[in-house]
Amino acid sequence: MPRINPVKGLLIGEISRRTGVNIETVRYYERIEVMPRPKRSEGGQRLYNESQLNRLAFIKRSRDLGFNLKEVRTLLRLIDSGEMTCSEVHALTIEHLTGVRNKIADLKKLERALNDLAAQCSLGDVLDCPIVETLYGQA
Amino acid sequence: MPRINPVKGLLIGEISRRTGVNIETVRYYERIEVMPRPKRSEGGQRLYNESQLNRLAFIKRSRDLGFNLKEVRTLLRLIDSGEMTCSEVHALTIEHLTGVRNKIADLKKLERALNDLAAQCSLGDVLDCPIVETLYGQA
DNA sequence: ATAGGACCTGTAGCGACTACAGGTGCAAGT
DNA sequence: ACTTGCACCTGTAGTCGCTACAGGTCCTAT
Repeated sequence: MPRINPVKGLLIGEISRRTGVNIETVRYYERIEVMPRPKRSEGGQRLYNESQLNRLAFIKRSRDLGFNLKEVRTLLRLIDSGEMTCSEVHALTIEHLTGVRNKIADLKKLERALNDLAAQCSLGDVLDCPIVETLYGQA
Repeated sequence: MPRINPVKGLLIGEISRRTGVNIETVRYYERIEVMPRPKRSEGGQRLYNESQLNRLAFIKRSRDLGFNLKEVRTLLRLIDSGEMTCSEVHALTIEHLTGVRNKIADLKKLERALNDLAAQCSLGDVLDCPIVETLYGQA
């Protein structure tokens, strides 16, 4: 049951396993043209090469770092074009980092608000709850 | 042009303005049965009362605190049933707070990773970039 | 009477997948 | 040779929480 045929290439299950990207997602990436259409076996099964495997790994790592697919596309376009410069990639990374920092700040505000709300609570089997009162009050 | 007819009720534009919930979203909430179907004017326009306005404000505040609609539904069910206890509401709040804290922790990891990545960068007009190399490496 | 806003319904789109249904490829065991 | 059974295939629909139309009606002011 070798999923790896060294002559013909890697089956989708194998690159899925190696990268940690769900099989359905790999096919989805192909459909939205983030991954190229790989060659096929005689029976019609996808056969990937090492370079395509690396590309998928790149996408996965970028997604794990929170880059959205549009950003990933931009990075890939830069790489594919051969005209990528380090400062362009750096700029994109910093921009994304700023976004992440903003999200953290927002969530911290949320955390405090929820914490304050929870602290008001009597915790009893009471039908009347300060949390609900706070949220349900006059508009 | 009174959007508020004190006898008949509030038009959708008015409760939208007062709560900060988009008109389309108010209708969406009705469709998914988070908001009740309000009575209608003879011409078929929605007429809301104060209690419905408060309900919408509650939903909005809960959403702003990051509760998803399923959680909001749970809260509303508790409130509507008349069998809500303070400790139940508290539990839901704490559960959500935990979720928020986990998200913050995840984002902080991300922040560090992105920061490290960016720090490797030479920033030059170089075609070869440590960020890309890190991301594109062997799977 | 008409203008022009605010409202109405119904449907489709977003992002990033995920989950089917219903079929085929392919290797191993008998 | 045949069958089992998993891995693969295509295509479509569902998820969440909206948002954005298109193409129409209501209502008030002038």
